Amino acid sequence: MIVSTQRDTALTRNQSLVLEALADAKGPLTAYAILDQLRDRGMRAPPQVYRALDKLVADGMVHRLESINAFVVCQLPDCGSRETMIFAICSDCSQVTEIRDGGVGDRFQAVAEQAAFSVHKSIVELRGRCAHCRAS
Amino acid sequence: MIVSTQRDTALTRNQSLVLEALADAKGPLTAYAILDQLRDRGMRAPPQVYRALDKLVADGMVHRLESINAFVVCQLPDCGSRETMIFAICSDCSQVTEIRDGGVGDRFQAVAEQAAFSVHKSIVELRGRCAHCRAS
DNA sequence: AGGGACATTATGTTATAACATAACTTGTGA
DNA sequence: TCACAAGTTATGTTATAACATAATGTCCCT
Repeated sequence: MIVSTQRDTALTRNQSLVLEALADAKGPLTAYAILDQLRDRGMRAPPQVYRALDKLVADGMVHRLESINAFVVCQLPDCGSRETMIFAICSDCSQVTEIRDGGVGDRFQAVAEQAAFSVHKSIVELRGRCAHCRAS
Repeated sequence: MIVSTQRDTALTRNQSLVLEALADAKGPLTAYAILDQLRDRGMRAPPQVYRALDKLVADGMVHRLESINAFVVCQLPDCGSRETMIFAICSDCSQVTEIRDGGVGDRFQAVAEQAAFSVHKSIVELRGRCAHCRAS
């Protein structure tokens, strides 16, 4: 159930700044971390950041990680926001790997159907350790 | 009124109060909602609630719903906290259905292995509508 | 045994950190 | 002038740090 996604409108200045901050970051950032980074480029208050994030998330360019209240730039091409994605979040370094897996979405549908539940959005976040942190 | 647990020591007074509040609730409650409910029984401040919740969650008697910052009493028997559970959260009435599905956990393991990621805990929350809300 | 010293655990309390949005104002371009 | 993006102020909501006190257990000494 891929619902597409990328709106055609250009990004506003704030949206571009926020997206850039997330793209430059090594891992996920909280809204307030983004705000701090962008203060010297004119960002002054939380609503500005949250509004930009709303748009970027709606367009699927950024994902919100519910379990850590943070945001990460989308790592995969053609990532509609409604698709089932798996986020593997390293508990040590907090880096995130984004995984697309249709099978999981199908399984959710099946399981939900048993419970007479209709799924609109799936949140899947795996906490653990990435290869790099396990090695060190 | 001590409610016995899977494996652990009896609950303290605060833990019992919090568990009782969640068990009586129709759906998930936030920590502050619990606090409000229990003020007249001696609960005064957030840390008391959060500490009780920490213990109940650690013992698997209560689950935290990351995507709505709320807590719900465990609905299934023998629910070890480390097992992969799926929570179906109705966007209309906020009621939660807890689903155990080993297949999903296996799939996560397989998928994570591809990414050289070792999973310690899975968070799966489905947002959608329950049968009752769809019917009405 | 009984009592004191100490450790441990639970609780209470204050304050504040961290995350998010409501509500209103101002600017700007079609 | 209308609509909408952006700015601004204030506030709401969620969570924890830091410190103080109470309750309980346990060990040792006499």
